[in-house]
Amino acid sequence: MTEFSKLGLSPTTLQAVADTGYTTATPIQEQAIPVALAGRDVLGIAQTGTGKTAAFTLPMVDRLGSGRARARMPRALVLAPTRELADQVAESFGKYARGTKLNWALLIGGVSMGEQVALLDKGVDVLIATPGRLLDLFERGKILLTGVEIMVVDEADRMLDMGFIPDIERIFKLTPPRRQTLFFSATMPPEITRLTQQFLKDPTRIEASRPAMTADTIAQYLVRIPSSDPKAKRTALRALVGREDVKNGIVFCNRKSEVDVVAKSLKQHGFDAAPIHGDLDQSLRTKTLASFRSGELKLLVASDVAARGWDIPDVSHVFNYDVSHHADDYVHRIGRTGRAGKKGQTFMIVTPSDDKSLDKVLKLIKMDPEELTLDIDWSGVGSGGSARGGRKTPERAERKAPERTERKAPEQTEQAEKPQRSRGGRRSRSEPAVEAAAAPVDATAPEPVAAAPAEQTEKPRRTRSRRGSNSEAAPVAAGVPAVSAPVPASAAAAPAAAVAVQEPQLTQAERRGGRKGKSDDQAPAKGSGFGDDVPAFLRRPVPVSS
DNA sequence: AAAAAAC
Repeated sequence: MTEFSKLGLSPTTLQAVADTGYTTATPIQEQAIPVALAGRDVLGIAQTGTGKTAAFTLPMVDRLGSGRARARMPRALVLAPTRELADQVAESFGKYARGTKLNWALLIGGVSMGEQVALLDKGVDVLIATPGRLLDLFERGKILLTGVEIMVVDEADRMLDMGFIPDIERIFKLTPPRRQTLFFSATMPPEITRLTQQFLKDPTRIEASRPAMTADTIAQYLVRIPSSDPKAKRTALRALVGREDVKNGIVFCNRKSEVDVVAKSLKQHGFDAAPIHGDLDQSLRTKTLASFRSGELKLLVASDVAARGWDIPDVSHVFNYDVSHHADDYVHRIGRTGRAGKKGQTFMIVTPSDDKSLDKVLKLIKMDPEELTLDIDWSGVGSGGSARGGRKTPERAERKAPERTERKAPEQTEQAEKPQRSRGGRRSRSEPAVEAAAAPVDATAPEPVAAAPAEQTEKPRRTRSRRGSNSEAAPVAAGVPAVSAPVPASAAAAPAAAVAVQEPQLTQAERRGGRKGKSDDQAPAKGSGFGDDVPAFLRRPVPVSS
C-alpha cells in the first residue's frame, strides 16, 4: 500500500487527488508514476480497473505544469480506441488538472468539428482523441503534432483489433522523436510488441493483472435453451432478467441489429432498457450512457462497444444474450460488473448452435459456470439440436424442472408476462436450481416485437477499405487474465481497496457541471448547434489558459 | 459469425 504522497507528485496534483477522496495508489500507479515523472517511457500491461488512467494522467498533468500551448500545437496527446473511452479519459483529466492552468480538448468523431477547431485555434495543451478524428483534423491543417512532449496510447491491443495500428504508427511519426511515450495494452500480441520496439525508448515495463477478476466478485451462470430462435432467446432473456433483482445490468449481443431488436423487445415488455452500439447517433450514445451511469436507465443493451474499458462502477448484472464468438470478449463483458469491490452476477444464454463458442469461453475461464434452468415451456419450439446439448451434460439433466405440458393462450401469456422479482438468496453450486419465474413463459407465443430497427437515428454504415484485417489479433490465452488466473502478490494484497482508488467517480452533477461545480444542463447548449441534445462532455467547460 | 473508428 503506497500513498500517493510518496510518489513524487507536486502539491497541486496531490491536492487534486486528495479532492477525489483517495489516498492509496494501485500497483500500476505506484510503479508507473515515478517512472513517468522522471520523463521515461512506460510500457504498461494493464486493463481497465487497475488504475491505468490515473497512472498516466497524474504524471502528465504534473509534467506539463502550467499551460502554455500555442495555437494548434498541443503538448500532449492521448489516443483511445473508442469515443466513450476518450471521454472517460477526458473526465479523469478534468479532475486531476483542477488547480492548474492546463486546458484540453476531446477530439472524437460523431460530433461537430467546429467547436473542436475553435479550441485548437486558441491553443490546447492536451488532446484526448480517437485516431480517426485526430487524423482528419490533422489533414485539414488544424493540428500540428511537432510540439508533442508526451504521447499516451491507451488500450493498444484493442486498437489492433480495430485496425488502427497504421493510424497509430502514422501519428507516432508525426510527433517528434524526443517525446515521452506512455503505452498501455492489456495483451502483447506480436504486432503490438513490434510497435513498442519501434516507438518506445528503453521503456520500463510494468504489469498489473486485473485485480477484481475473481470468483469472489463475479458469479457466472449459464442458461441452456433448446432453440437458437431469436424469439426463444428473447423469451429466455426476459425470464432471466425478470427473476433477478437487477439494480442495473448490461445485456450483450453479438450484432448491432440484435441490440436494437432486443432493446425494443425488452421495452415492449415493460423493462427499462435502451440500446447502445456504434451505428447509433453519437449524441444518443452519450445520453444513453450517461443515463445508465446515473442510475436512471436500468438495462443497457449493448454491442461489444461496451465490453471494454468503460468504467461504470456499480453494474449488478451482465447478461450475455449471445455467447461471444471470441472468448476474450466474454471476459471483458463480464468484467463490466464486480468492480470496485462490488459483487456482480453474470449470465450467459447458450443455444445448441453456440457449442463451439462456448467451448472456447469455458476453456479460457477454466471453470464450469453453474447451469440454471428457466421455467419455460419449450414444447412446440423447434428443437434446434437440443438433444445435442442434452447429451453434453447428462449429469445435469435431472436438475431440470419438469416440463410443463399445459399451455396458456398466447395472448394471455403475453399480457400476463411482467418482470418477475427475484426470490432472493443465491443458490449454492450443490443445490438444484430453483424454479425461476412464478408464471411459466410460453416460448411459442407470438411476440409483438417488430423486427424493424428501433426508432433511434441510425447512421449509415461507414466503409473503410484501407483497414487491415483482424487476423493478427493475439491468441486469446496469451495475455488475457483468465478469471481463475493467479494475481500478482502486489495486487492480491489489497484487491478491493486497490481498485477503488482507480478513477474516482464524479457525481452526476459534477460531471455535467464540470468545474463549475453545479448543474447547468440547459445553459451552455444554446447556439452550440446541438439543440438540446448536447452531449454531457461538450457541456463541460474547458478551462482557458491565461 | 462481429464490432469499432472520419467526413
